[in-house]
Amino acid sequence: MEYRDTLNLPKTSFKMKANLTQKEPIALKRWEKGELYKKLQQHAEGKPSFILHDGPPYANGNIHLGTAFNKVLKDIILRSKRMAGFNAPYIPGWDCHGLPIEHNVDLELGAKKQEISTLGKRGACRKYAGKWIKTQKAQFKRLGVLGDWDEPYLTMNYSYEAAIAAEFNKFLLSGAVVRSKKPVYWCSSCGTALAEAEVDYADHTSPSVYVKFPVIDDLSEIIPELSNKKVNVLIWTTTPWTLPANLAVAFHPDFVYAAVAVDGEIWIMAKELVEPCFESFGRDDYAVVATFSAKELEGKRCRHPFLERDSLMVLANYVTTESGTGCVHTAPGHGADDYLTGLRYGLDILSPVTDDGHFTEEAGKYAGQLVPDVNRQIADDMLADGSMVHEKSIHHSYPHCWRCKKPVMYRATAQWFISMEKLELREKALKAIQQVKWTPSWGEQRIYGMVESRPDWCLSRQRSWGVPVTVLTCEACGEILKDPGVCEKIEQAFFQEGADAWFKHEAADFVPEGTSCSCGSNIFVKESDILDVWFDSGTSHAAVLETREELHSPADLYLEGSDQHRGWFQSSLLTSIGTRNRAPYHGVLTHGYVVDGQGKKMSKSVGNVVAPQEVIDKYGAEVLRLWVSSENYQDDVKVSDEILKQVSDAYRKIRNTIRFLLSNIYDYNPDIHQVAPEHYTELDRWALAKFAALTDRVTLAYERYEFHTVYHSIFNFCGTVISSIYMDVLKDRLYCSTPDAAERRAAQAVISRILDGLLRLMAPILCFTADEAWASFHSLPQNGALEETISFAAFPDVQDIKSDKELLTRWDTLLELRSAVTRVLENARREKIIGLSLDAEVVLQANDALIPFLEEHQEQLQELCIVSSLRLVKEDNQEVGVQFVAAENLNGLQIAVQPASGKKCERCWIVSPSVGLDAEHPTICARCSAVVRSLA
RNA sequence: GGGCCUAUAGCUCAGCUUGGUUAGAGCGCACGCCUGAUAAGCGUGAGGUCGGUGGUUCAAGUCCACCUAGGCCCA
Repeated sequence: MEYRDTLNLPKTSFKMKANLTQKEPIALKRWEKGELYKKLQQHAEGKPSFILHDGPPYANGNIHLGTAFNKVLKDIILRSKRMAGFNAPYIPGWDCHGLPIEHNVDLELGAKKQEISTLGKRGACRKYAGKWIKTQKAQFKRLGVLGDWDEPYLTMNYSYEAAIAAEFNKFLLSGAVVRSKKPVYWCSSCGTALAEAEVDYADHTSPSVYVKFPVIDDLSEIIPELSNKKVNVLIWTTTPWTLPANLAVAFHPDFVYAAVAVDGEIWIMAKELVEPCFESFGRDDYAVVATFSAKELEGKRCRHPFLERDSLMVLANYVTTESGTGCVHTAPGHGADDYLTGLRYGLDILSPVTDDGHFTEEAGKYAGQLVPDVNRQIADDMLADGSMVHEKSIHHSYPHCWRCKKPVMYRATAQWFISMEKLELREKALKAIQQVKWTPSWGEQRIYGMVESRPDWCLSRQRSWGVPVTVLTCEACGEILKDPGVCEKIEQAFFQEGADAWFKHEAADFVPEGTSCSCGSNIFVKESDILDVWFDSGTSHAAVLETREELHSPADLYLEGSDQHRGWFQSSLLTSIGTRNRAPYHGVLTHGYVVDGQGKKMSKSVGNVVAPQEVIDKYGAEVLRLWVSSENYQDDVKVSDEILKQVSDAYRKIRNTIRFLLSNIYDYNPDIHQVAPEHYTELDRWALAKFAALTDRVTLAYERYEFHTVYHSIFNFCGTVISSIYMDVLKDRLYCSTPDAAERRAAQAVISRILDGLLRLMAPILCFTADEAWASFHSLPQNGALEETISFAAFPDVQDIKSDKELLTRWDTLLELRSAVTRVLENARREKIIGLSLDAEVVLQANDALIPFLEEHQEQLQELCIVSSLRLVKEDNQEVGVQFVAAENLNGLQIAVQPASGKKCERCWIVSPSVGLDAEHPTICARCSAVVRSLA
């Protein structure tokens, strides 16, 4: 007789090999066809809502691992919220406007870009963005991210563009929008502003001049050595033409400056640069008469070398000692650093240059002259009057226009700003920041500091692809038209035609009949700047949260990378505070960046970039998702082959555990086989208690968005509690009992319960596998009443399982005993005394303190150790021929292992003296022969 | 250069808030067992002095300072 056929061996159609790369696309298709997202939302109707608002990725290029990480994180949160009983809709979005897209379109257009109309260009950009949205959408869906992919929000949708204009108009009408000057790259030959990306750096020869600025305030109080001396500050510049716009000289607050006696007067310069400067001047007839800190100079004044104007001495820490004199000529209208310094010291943003590069009247006697040709004359003049002490020329890298290849300048032009102070935007924003829950908590400090010190928000971009700054100004007097009727017309036009309307229509089309400027004129000019794209995405709370029926504002959560403290978190906050006086979110969660295995950032040049597609192709999206969950994202998130390999191994372990559980309940039906929990063995109750603890830990971790805790808990539970202990021990009961034996059915009930719960707990992360396993589980006869797909299921309810503390601690001791025994078993195995642990008999010799506990648990210990026999011997009761080993960590216990007596049962492999007693079944033990008889 | 953050075994994470026995887990690795979870399963073992230095303390991975490396954002 083949006794193997009388066993209840595991059976399942759930495959060990996942074949994720092939099977995931099939599952995705099934979900899509079954309109899973839509049905989930219907299912969730009436439940409390949880709104996670999607930060729109930029519609340009393939997604990278960071984007994938972010989207998966969102998906895990949303799925876990749904299973926790929330209505959690997800409306993904895309950021569609802006320079990078326009830039790429320009590249594609090539020479044609010179001729193409603004509307033509905008059309090309729209198409370009659309193409990438399609690509990225497919890539996001491939990750298993569930959402309303058919109706995402796009910042280039007409309704969204109208909303942007409407939000801007609110700011405009409120008076918070101001026009002021700010320097940008300017090409005077093309007569246009240039973006950073439109500037090419090339070698250029510039003059290099050292110029004296006479100090007019008395410094002798600070530096006594200077009393009654003619004192000058010596500056250095390579753009003499910016000197007419000079308003300050900047010093480094931490540098030591020197007063140098030369030619009977004093020159002030950084001490460190005195020698190199004079060396390049070719002179050594000087002497340092004093040194001092520049902090003393702040606020003092010197005189412009050739204009009737003073120049303020200021401090700035971008001053370096790499070149020059350590005293930096500062023209707020002609440099980025200079501009910010100007703002700090309340200086004018002076920029006396016209669009085509000629000096204005403000440049005094140089009015009408062309920049930078005027350099020569300015230098000659200064040489003649002695204010210039040295001149040479230098070669350096200098920005050039990408179109005409000519050198560009930094020039201040009128632009639009949202004032941080005018309507107390800063103050209100800072207050609101403190009301928001920031995770990790340092996020609050970070954004607070940024908002506290940020300058006014410059909304203007001199580009084509975006939503225009919808301002009309009076042609006659230049007054800004602030009229609700005009705003409404603009918004309506945008709603119907998109922001293209601004470029299609004349200004007059937006002006209701009878509207005129206070000066009486009714001719208006359209602004040509477009809005900063951060304003686009920053108004998503208005364009999306407030307009989509399933959403509401403020959202419960915004979740993006930590760079967004300066980006979207802030732009959203400011637009919402400015118009609604509240933050658009209750909570903000941040994650770190994806870096390589060494913690270095990914870069093409280093070659350490991992593409999401690579991971999907090699391991499947499921493993990528598991990786996302495994990393503590509050810090940077590492990825490497080693890490992915590890996650993939973990996946296989989890999958196999699921499979093994599944394969052992194939014949279990609770309607027929129900066993009352009172009849569960202690081992069963222990497994359930462990499962209940797992559920508590995991659901709490989901609530706290600590998914790496979920990952570790589930993985450890599978590996230790289930695989190496519970199921390993259970095999005899499951395989060898009669199918209907109460203890077997009890085990199956517990397995079923644990499997059900385990699948639910892992479903938000392992959505593909949970779905697949659930299908197998659900198709078992007993589980017809469960939700058809796990996405509709809730997290397990373990209220009824007592977390029996007494049992758990007692079992901790039992498990300690078990590992002490396995250590000795291992020794016996090494010495070839046993192979299988079932070959062994374990003898425990214990002192009186231990004996009662051991006696009470003798059977359980034998079962737990999976040995054929386990005997107890008192300490003083020496046995002959038995080799005891002192148990590690357990005082008063000695353990011996020897071959079990009897023969090995052919059916259950237990070595038993009863083998051979049954004449009909001479090769099996008494228990087995009884089972076999009952089956016959 | 500035602001914020991070640094525990090869890897992923505990421990640090409330300083106090030989710093834990799992994986990986090595070795072994099993062949009735089998491109599986089980066991045993070797790995860290907690990024570095200095300090506070009777006592520090845990508190403080500085430094180094790395990340994000500025400059």
